[in-house]
Amino acid sequence: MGRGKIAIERIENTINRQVTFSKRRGGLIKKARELAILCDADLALIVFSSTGRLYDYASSSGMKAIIERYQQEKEENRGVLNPTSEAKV
Amino acid sequence: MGRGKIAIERIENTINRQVTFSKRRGGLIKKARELAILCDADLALIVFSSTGRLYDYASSSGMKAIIERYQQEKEENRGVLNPTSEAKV
DNA sequence: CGACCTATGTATAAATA
DNA sequence: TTATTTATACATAGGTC
Repeated sequence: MGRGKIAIERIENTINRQVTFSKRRGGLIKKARELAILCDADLALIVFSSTGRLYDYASSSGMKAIIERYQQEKEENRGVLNPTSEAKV
Repeated sequence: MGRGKIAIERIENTINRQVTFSKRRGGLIKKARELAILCDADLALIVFSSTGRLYDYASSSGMKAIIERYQQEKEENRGVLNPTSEAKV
């Protein structure tokens, strides 16, 4: 997008990389929020920039609850090859 | 986008909501992956659909490591009002 | 460094298969 | 219900301030 097309590979220029990070981070969080609202999904996003700063977003139930739900889900599916039994719609 | 414009609010039609969820989930994960690669960011995304299915993405260091890093960061910042001391660039 | 400006590349809403 | 098509809305690369 934008004035030119770019390849999906690490941006070597530091300034450029940080500018792109700021722009895309905003876009990603916006999309995450939209998905949560439009589709009634429960989601969490954690982002650490290459300089170590943390940015995050979590839908209404909250980051802590989502992480716990994730861990619980992983725990339950341990050893399950086809976890599409009853949840698939 | 698409043929028509939509408001960012819960999509009431179930079929529509699930179709939109599938499309946007894919788009969001793609954007997350691009951000991680382009900007050398470390990120994790956890998504639970309204039907309870789990989808996730984590950059190279892995979900577990990112969640731990997140919790550690939150722990360190407990009580810190302006955590932009040395990390801010 | 963030805010704003556009030309252009992408994502995606609806329709269709 | 999932895949493809197509018209549009949106995201964003590169620039400017």
